[in-house]
Amino acid sequence: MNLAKYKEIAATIRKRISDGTYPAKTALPEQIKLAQEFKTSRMTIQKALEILMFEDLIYSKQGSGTFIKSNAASLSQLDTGINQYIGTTALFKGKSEVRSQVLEKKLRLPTPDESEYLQLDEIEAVYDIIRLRFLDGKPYSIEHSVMPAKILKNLTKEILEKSIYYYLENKLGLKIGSAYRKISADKPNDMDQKYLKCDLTEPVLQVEQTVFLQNGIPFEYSTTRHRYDQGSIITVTKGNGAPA
Amino acid sequence: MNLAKYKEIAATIRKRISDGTYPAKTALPEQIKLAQEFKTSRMTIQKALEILMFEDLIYSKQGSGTFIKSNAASLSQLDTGINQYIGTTALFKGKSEVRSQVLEKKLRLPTPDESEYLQLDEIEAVYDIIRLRFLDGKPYSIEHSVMPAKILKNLTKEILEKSIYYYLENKLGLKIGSAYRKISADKPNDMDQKYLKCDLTEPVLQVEQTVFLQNGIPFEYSTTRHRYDQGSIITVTKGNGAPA
DNA sequence: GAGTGGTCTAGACCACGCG
DNA sequence: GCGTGGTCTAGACCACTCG
Repeated sequence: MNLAKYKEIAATIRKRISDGTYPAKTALPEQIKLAQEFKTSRMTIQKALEILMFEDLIYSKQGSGTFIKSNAASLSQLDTGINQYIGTTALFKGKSEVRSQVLEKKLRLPTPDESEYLQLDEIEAVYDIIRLRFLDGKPYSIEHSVMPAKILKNLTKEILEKSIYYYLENKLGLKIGSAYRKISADKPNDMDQKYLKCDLTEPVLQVEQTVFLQNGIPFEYSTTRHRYDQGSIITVTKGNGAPA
Repeated sequence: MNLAKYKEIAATIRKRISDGTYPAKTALPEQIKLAQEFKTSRMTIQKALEILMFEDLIYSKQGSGTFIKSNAASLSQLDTGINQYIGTTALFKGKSEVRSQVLEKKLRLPTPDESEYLQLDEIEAVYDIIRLRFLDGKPYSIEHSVMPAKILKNLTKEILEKSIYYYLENKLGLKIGSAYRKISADKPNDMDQKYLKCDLTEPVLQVEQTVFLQNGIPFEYSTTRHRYDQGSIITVTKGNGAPA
């Protein structure tokens, strides 16, 4: 038993929701009953339920009970967490072949904007990288990344052709935290027309993002432009259960 | 004292982070010390810290300590919660004048796709609504919404010209839960050209979404198309602190 | 008023990171 | 080994909803 008790209880209840033992729109057994069944205290049951609330499977109303959401069964099938990065390689994993061509890789000093976004001094060098991404041999996006050299030491062409995210997490032992993104549509510019083969009526989907490590230090500011017919961004937004 | 103790403690610590009493990248006092200072138990301190972790202001490493993220000070200024709906009226509140023109409002039966997205029987009517949105008098988006009539009873033109979300929360007493969105870029179609005044080279940013109430029942399936130069979508994605 | 979830306590032991 | 956060207990009282 390597997992904490409350996590195991959450997993058990999650399973009962997905297999219909606890049907949608009905109330869960009361916390005291659950505590008795799992031979534990009510606080531990509450920690378990908290996980499922975070996963959006249940919600509780003080004075009334804890209820299973009507979309719970389908949500509980989603194996991955809510969060996805657009680290493109991971998203298409197993489905298609993804390849990257490095169009540019240089070291330079940051612009004022970049040093603000990346929390850098003006004397700290950044990598300036432009990559063209191919899905099954066809170009689908151009990614322009700026990353602090002090974090991404010894960035090689081989790494860039595979996945920077994989390198960060598995080789440097750094963990990705959160990301801030701005998504917009735009007319194709010269590079889009040249590399993504967009004509003037074919727009691009632009994702401008700053990605942070778990400790809150930014490690990437990038702008990615996708062909309009090659992909979309999917987001799941949880409501804030908090009262007004 | 209407707020729970752990929430007050969280607010106090949040304030100390934003005003620099606890500087970024340093460790917080240990949980025991905080428990002594606030004259409470360690579990209560942990509930307070949990809130700040959820807000991405701090992170903790077992055996080591609890640390303030380097981007914490700026994040703590954001007063709103992480979650925003594209309920357009709320987003522009106070900044500009938003107006809606109802292009269409009718009751009909759902298509097979819609009855799946909205979890409806094929005999349950839906409202089919098309609204054109104006910002300071200029059209910026077309919103096509499909909503179950059994939830949105007596939907009037007046409500549609203001905010459906406001009506739901304040008049019907329903709470919005989560939303699922797909964001993409597209060429302008006939309606975009007519109402948003897009020419053939001016793309649209499309947001297709299903919005759920707090109990998990879907109440809106909509497709909104924005002029490419009138707005973008901003998302903040939290990392999953969970181990691999 | 009865029954539910929400909060809180004052301890205990365990797991991990680090020197 | 020491100090940290992580988990857990067995209670207690409060706040809310509902019939």
